[in-house]
Amino acid sequence: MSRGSDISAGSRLNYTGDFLAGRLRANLPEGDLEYIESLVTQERCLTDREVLLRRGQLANQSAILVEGFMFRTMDTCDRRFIVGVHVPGDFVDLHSFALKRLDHSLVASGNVRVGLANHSRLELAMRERPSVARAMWFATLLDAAIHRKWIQMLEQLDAPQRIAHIYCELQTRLGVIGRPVSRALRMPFTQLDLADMCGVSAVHANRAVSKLRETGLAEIRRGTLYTNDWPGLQRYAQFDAAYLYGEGPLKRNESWD
Amino acid sequence: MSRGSDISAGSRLNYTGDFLAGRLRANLPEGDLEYIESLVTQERCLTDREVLLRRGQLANQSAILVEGFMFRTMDTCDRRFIVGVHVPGDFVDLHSFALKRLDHSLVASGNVRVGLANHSRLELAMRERPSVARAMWFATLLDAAIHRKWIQMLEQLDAPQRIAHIYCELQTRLGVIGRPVSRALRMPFTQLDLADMCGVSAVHANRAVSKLRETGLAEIRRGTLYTNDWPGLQRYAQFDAAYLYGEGPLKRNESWD
DNA sequence: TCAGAAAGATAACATCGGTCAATAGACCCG
DNA sequence: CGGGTCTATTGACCGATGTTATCTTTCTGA
Repeated sequence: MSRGSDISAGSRLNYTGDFLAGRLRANLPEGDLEYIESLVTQERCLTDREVLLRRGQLANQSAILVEGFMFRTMDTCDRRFIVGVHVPGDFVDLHSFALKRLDHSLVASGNVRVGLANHSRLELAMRERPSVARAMWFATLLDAAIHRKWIQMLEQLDAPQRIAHIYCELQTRLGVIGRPVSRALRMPFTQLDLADMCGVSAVHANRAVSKLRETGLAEIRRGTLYTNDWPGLQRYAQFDAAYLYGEGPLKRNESWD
Repeated sequence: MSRGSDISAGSRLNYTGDFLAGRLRANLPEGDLEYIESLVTQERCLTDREVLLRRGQLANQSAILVEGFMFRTMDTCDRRFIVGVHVPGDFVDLHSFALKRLDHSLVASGNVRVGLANHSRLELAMRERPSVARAMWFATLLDAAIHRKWIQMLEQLDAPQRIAHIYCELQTRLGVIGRPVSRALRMPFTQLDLADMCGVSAVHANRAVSKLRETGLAEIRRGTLYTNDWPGLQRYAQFDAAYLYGEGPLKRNESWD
């Protein structure tokens, strides 16, 4: 089963503030970012495919993704489905705090570092700082908005477009937390991961990757996406960043005004 | 454009408490249900396909669905996609309070009655009653869980199974708010609505409905689903109610323990 | 009661995507 | 260095789904 976990405890962890709670930053009053950071009293490292929290497990702490990427997965006997991807700065299992048991599992994609906050401290934090409670609610709302976009994506797009859309979304979300846009978007995904995100077979994911390569818009090699034409790729995927409510460094996209 | 709206204002509206805030009930401390009801100071009726709130619009009040059904839709130039369905008791646009602008539209399916609460009052309510703020956060988390299940459904199931799953989910959600389970599940959906929920063409939705009829599990006529075999239909759709966190009259499904 | 509109049903054909099988390349470990 | 495993690739075949068109049924309003 999952191995390689590494828990290092410290009463005070030192974050830069650059990406921790990245998606919350713009909505936080003065001092709240530091306050949220102070809730994180432990760190844990995971390796590729290691499970942070399994569906149905009880949790007494919640995790914020500090470095790396994670999947939300729902599994059946013979297949895994990825229903969401997370980038640094995301609270990945905040709902384990309110719902007690998760309806899905949280799995590392590549090497990952998370910060952990005890539920008892979160409980206290939400009571004594309404603005923090609000920020967490906002994070949940943004997750829901991303979920809705995935639903539309699955309803509307074919496999190559879905893959393009996923990379466009990740590129934008990484931009929000301050990662520079470059020609190469480095992701630890296999084609099977892409297949499980798109709801297609591994063989068809390979066909989709090939088709993207043929169009000349993007080339995906071992998870890393190379492109010289981000605008073209976004058009191809019918990607519109408005649903990400681009707080942070990214300009709010007012395309629906 | 949308017509037929009907705003009737009253300083005190009389709800039975049976279905209003239905999904919140089990998590509310004594008196909070009445408190939430007191936030609703207006009612509005909508007719089939009337838009309550359009993507991108600013809102200064939020709606709770009192009677009827509503869709969350995302539209492109030539097609509509339904990314969620709501039943009585659901806050349908609570996020317009926190996010200001919605990423999607809210549309009535059949005749609908909603209660309206001013954002200024909600703001006050969340500050003075943390338990109410918590309940609203919980409602958002449940929405997100339903969204995730839709993502998995779209990734995993074919069209007939998707339709079966949607009806199973609605049957369960109506059970949670106290609607009796009967042989017929009456819904104001057209086959085009089903197509837009499943991400398939109208023609294929018709094929899927035909296939369900052939299997003998269910018959759908003008939106109403008739079945004598709910367990069989749930197996066919691979439906497991656990993700709905069945508070309320419905027993919590502990199937993942 | 009738006519028009909306919803549903059906058929023919094309494309998308699943499955199976075989192969090649990349990486890991001894 | 060599074998084993994971990942990527490709081809053949088949079922699922999209598109277009036509037709029937049902609803609705004059």
